[in-house]
Amino acid sequence: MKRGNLQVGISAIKGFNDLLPFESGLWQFIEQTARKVFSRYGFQEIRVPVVEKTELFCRSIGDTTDIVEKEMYTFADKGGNSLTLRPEGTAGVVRAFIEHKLYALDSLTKLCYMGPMFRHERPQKGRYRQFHQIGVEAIGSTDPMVDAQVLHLVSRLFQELGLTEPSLQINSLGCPVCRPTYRRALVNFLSGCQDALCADCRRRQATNPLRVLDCKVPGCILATQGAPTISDYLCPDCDTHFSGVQGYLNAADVPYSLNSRMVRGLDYYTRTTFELVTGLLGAQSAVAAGGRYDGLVEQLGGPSVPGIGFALGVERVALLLGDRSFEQVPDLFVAVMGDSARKTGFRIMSGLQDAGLRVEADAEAKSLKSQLRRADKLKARYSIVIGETEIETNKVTLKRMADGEQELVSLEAVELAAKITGGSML
RNA sequence: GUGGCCAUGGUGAAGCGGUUAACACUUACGACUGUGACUCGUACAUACGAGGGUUCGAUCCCCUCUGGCCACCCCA
Repeated sequence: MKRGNLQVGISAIKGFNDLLPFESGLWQFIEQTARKVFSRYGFQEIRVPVVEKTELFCRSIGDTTDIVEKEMYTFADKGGNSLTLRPEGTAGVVRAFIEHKLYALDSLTKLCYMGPMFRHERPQKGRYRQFHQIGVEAIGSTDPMVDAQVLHLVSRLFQELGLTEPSLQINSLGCPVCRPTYRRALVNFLSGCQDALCADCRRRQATNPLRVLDCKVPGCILATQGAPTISDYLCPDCDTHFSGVQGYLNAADVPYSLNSRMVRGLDYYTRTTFELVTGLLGAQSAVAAGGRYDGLVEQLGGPSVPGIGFALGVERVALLLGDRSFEQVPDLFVAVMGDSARKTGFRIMSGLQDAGLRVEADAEAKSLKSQLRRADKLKARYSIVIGETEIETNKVTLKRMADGEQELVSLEAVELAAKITGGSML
């Protein structure tokens, strides 16, 4: 089947990928590690729809963000409602939190989720139109300890994934009280050095001035060297909160660095924001990111409840983890010769599978050689050959594939299982 | 949405305006008719992304389209 030739076959759409058998083990490792770590912190899984009313995302993410303006998969359903494929996870989780009044159950709700997100962007390394996020949301408290707990969790999760390279960077974006002041100061500063800025940044100056601090153009980095820093403009509450977070991080030896130029793309972020950044993924440096969203729940029609969360990009983590192999090899391969042996072999195989062993056989009646060749290819730990002799004597040779050592054992599932799992062979 | 690079079999890849599209791997079968790995043999692209053009002739030249990769914007 050739791609791009509709007459020959249909291919997946741009930016939508298949996860093939030889890579799914890696994803399962990521997901299992996340579940394991999350449960230690008391986060429970929530599963929300992949499609929501468009309005939910407009109101949460922000009408003027790139995500809402040009990246959403939006369509009308048959009833004329405007729906969209979720571009991120927090909005839907918060919607469910409000809709089911989870705030009435506990003062702090800790949720986690994993699943596909959709953004109509041009695909590139580490960026796809359907991508997957694993995230958590802790809703109900402004206490800096909650921030620190989420950050500790993130840091721990990456450790357990075996990734030490991505480094944790944190910042505080302030709140609706102090951010406007800072923004004004920044705009003021930028208008003084307009000529030194790139075209994009001159545009950003009006649309999203904080973004200028994040520009990669050397001229802009130089020009904004003396720009006002958000930390100098935090109101007393935000300042106390941010130093509180750092105090907890220090107390628990969570490694991090301050990045006062870090900006987040979604409108709902307040105060603590953070990213796990890496230099190994080309332009996609953020492997995980998140922050506090103290006004979001109320903004979406819920009670005035603060929250904080983060999400990691599964594809990006998978890229960092690389070619690590997670293949599952069979414990035993059953080769057979002759029709009656096929039945016996099937009986043995089934019995061992019932006992919890991974057992393979060749589905087709092939030569013994090709059956064993398959055993080798599958990297089976042991193999047996069942023929007339074995059936007559009720004994079979159990062969350890790694070194060819053999032992005669009785042709019964229980005995074979004991030999294989016990590892007591020879 | 914008830009750069690219497009040969299941995979990695050579190749030249003109009838064998190299090599390697993978896969299948066999040499070993009751024992895998090593070795050896055989088989596997009417076909070089699609469409059009130039030419006596194009996989190799030109155009369009489609697709891929990477980057910008933005983001996990």
